[in-house]
Amino acid sequence: MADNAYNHAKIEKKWQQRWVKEGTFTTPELPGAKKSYVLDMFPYPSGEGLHVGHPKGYIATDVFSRMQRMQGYDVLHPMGWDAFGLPAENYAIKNKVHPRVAVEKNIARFKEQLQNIGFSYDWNREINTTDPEYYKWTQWIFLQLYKKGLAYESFEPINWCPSCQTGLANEDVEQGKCERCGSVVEKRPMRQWALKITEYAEKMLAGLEGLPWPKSIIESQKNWIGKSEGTQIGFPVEFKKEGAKPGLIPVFTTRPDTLFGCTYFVLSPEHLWVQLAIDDTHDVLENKDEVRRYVMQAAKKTEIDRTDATKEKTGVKLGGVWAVNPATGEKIPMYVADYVLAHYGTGAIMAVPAHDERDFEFAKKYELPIKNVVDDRGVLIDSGEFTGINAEEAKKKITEKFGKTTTNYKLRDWVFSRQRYWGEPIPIIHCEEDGIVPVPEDQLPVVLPEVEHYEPAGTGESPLALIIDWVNTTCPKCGKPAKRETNTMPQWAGSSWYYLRYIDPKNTQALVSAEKEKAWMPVNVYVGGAEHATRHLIYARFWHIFLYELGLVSTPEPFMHLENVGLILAEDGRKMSKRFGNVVNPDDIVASVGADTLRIYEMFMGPFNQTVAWSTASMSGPRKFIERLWRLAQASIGQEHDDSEAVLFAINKAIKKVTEDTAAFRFNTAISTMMECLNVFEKERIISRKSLENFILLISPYAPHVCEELWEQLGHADGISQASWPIADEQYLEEQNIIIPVQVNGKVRAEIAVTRDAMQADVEKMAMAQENVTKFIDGKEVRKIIYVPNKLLNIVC
RNA sequence: GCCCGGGUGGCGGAAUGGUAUACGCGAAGGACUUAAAAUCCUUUGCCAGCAAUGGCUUGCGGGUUCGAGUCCCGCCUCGGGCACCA
Repeated sequence: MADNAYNHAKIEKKWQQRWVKEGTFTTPELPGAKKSYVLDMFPYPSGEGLHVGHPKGYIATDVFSRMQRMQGYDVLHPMGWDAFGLPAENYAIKNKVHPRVAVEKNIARFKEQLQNIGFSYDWNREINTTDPEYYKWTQWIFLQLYKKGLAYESFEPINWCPSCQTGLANEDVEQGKCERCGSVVEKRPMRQWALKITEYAEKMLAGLEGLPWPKSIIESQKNWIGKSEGTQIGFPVEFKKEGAKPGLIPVFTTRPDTLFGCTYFVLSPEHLWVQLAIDDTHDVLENKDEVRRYVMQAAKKTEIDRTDATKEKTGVKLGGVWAVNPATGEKIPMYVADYVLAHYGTGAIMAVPAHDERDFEFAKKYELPIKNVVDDRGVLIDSGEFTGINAEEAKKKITEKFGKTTTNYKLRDWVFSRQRYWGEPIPIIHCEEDGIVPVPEDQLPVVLPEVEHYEPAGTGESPLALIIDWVNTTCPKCGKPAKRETNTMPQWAGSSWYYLRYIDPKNTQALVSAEKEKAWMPVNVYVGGAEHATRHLIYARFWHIFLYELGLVSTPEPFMHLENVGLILAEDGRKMSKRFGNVVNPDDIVASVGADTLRIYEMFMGPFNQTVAWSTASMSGPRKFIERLWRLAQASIGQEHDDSEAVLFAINKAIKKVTEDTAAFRFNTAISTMMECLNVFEKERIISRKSLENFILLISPYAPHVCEELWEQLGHADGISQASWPIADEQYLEEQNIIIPVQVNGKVRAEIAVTRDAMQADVEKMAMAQENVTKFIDGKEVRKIIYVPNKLLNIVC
């Protein structure tokens, strides 16, 4: 027996080596009749290595993949590295190494940590977004976007992180701060590349319908896209100054029914009309200097100050000019105020202080008239011909007469350039003669050049701008000297299509072979953190829909089923972080209790998508579970034994429940079912070979190493992953002798043993024979008896 | 403010409208041992009781139902997303 003690270190190493040697998890190029693409959001190989929270999602997909393979699926289950971007670059700068060197080292560490946990990844398909053979295609997709007019140079003020020294996309800003480093973001007018994601707002919204994703992610995306239907109404503008030509400024409103209550008009400081009115060539404003000062002040404010609703609203009245309420014909004052956002709607609003809190606040401060036009029943008052109509109806009628319906989105175009070194160079050449010229596709990839210093240039330009040899090139069109684009792409570029690369990782001729793409896509199950709801998952869907329209992919959506992995907190309830010194390294856990225990523990902690705190003490349960399985197997192997009814019921119930729960990502209940099953087995001391084999098969996706070992001990030459997944035998699932509760008025008073599908009359007779039942009925009239066959009996009196 | 998701023992949590507290951790007692570890057995929601048993209990207050953790209405509270978005 001593020789046969469970030695996790020895067993786990043995099987991990064998899987590699035998290529156990090599995926076929093309799947057979049943395919499944099971994908993890690939990690960012940071310098800190993995902590025990990272593998949770990977364990889940691994368990799922292993079960599906045994169920006869060809499973594509790959892993790779999202290695471009700021963290790698900042790490490299801090540690004074080249980002490439740092990334290589980090990847090696990550990979070793992952392999220690025994994942069934097909490492032949490993990808790395910083590999020129990979980012060649990232650049290629950019060129396709450019060709379709979806990539463009823009000069509008963008979010600028003063610490990271780069522009940021809207999605990279959280509450006015850089999502990476927490610095307060500034507005900076600068040249940049942007992608017209806004053109896909409607398609991305439509694609969400019926997608089997968590509700919260769908809601987040809808929120982010922020569709809002309303009305555009033009307001005439007139001047005091003789000879100045009147104009028309459109506003967007979702409350056209309140048009008669519009008592003033507001433009955002960035509004083109304002910008023109304060420039030197125009002379219509009586207080031009004052307005100019206000506009400049507003421009200096950070995004936080600009959008803080609690701050007192400010504005300046425009002198010598007024707007006309098209409904009432009244002249109303015009203001410039920074509570009106430039980038939403038309950047101008019709202010209705009676029915809008912000307008009300502003009107109070500047003593503007407040005119109520909708009463408390929602019926229009004081609104000319529309008086007496209810608001919903009035919205339509007023829109018909004074404006037109329009749709607005909160979504803004994707600022796609970064002024940093460690990213894909944007494949564009600037020629004095021909302007913007895309790099010809046969010249891709535009390789990131070697540099001495990869720190930001400090000028708001990428460090690539300093490499004169690289910047200077010739125009592909006219052959004259020209300059390369020196901005790089954001971190999200490479991850927006990586799932396609796994399908065809070595392809040098095309993004992905059409045959393979059609065979493997879409991703069947995609697992990752909920924090990607409005970044990666938005960008990837955008690119995918675009590629679908080009006919390069066969499905309109890339990811079918999506599961969010819940965070693992440290034992102290805080996030695991080097800073708090509370990080648990999976290597240590694997060394002390084994990968199988770690895997079962992480799946058993609680519902998969829920945040839970790590507990080293709680790992003893899963560890003991494996040891008990081991001992039961040692006792049972080689013995002849007939199982009791209880054992047959337990194992078949487990087969059914574990199969269902694993498929539905309810790993915690799958494991508790297996524990219950083992508890039943142990009462018998030994079990039949058949039941033992079924049980080992069931656990094998969760604890593959120990199950391989036991499978081998049972005399199987082939590995357990080649075995077939067990199917429950229904005949054992129907217990013949059942104990049901007897209730009196809904309270349990007794339990009686009945045979399966016993007649109600017989059950009633037995119930009435129970002293504790009659005691509670005594003296009362039985009014009703509810009998749920094989479940319960309830006597009402 | 708006939109999602939660609130169940000492702890993590389980429960198609049908015995609430499965499974695991922790704790207490016992067996084995010179002793410890490991293992095994027993107990473990709260209150009363020697016990049989009874009463109470799923954030709070109502409701529907023979029966509610689960469904409906109104609150409280925690977590997450969005937010001067007109």
